[in-house]
Amino acid sequence: MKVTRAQIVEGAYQALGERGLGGLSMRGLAQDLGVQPGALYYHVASKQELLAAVAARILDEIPAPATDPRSAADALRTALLRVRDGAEVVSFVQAFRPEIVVPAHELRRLFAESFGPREAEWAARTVVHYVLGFVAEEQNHAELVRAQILPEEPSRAEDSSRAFMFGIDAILGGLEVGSAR
Amino acid sequence: MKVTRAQIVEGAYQALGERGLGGLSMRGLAQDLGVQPGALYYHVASKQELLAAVAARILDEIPAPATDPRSAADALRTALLRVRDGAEVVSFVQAFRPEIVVPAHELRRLFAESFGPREAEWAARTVVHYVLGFVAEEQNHAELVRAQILPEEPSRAEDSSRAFMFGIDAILGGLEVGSAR
DNA sequence: ACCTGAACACCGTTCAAGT
DNA sequence: ACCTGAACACCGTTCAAGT
Repeated sequence: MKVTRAQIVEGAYQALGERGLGGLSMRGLAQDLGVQPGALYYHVASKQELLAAVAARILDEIPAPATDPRSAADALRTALLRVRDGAEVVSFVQAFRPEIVVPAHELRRLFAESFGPREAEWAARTVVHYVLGFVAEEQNHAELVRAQILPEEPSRAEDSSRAFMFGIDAILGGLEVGSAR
Repeated sequence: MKVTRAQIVEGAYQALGERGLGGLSMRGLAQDLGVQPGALYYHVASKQELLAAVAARILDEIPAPATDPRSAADALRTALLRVRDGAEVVSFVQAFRPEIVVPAHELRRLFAESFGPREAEWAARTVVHYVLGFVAEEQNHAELVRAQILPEEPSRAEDSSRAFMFGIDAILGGLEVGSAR
């Protein structure tokens, strides 16, 4: 059996959607691809490196470069929600490969219009931390519902979107005030 | 050899400080305590449950109930920074035992003075997400420096505090505007 | 160039049996 | 009541050897 790096990354992305981050193992992935575990290490340096590629794949779902911070935050949330544990994977990768989190650069660029470079960086990080934290909680809740540890709440999705927007508007409002000062 | 639940929790907290979350295993902890791994499971249901107790232990370092959101956020950050990977542990636990994250209740209580219950909850979550996300990044960076993957930057600590305050002030400023509306 | 087979050094958890 | 011994079902990673 032969595999390419692209197949491994795509397989990992699929497996993430089907089994979640806790169910994503190199051995399981090898079995999905009809190959021995060791074969993966010819194409990929480590599980960490593979997760970095999966994070890039998740963020690739964002359609176009954003024109304002509010829609950048919204597009990021949407991309993260497309795959199970998406926020956790991106958070993990952000720790050691921050350059992969492209929306952070875009936010910095957008904020550079009203801030100095230092403040633009801080503002972008504030927004990214909020979005990653918010969506991680959303998805962790979903995992617990799936595991039947928590009951399902039908109105949750709509509430979540309103709560998300409440926070984003507060943050962006506060940043605007700060930049005007 | 005999162990109590309190000793296990304290041992886990110590081990976290010394080896980080990645180095904290039930087997290693058992060895530290001079006991077989299975013995731990007489006192503790699972590693998850133990981590929940460790998270409570981390948050116990917060001295007194806060009087305003800004100092609540600051006290939370300080407690998280006291132990390696503190933010990651609390984030993890928040997912399945949110009631353990006491600062979140306090923030909700403080925001209830200017918001309805729904908005107070959202406001509290916004602040908690930001603090956890910010400190997690700080500590992950520290882990990478420790592993000599990233170089040490001497001015980092002071910069971090300023960046943290920049974000907190923006969020709280934005929330104030929202509540006045 | 790419993969297999097999091993190394780990995990969390369970549970009969011992004291 | 509390612990040991031993097992079960896993991990990520490495690497000689094969094709």
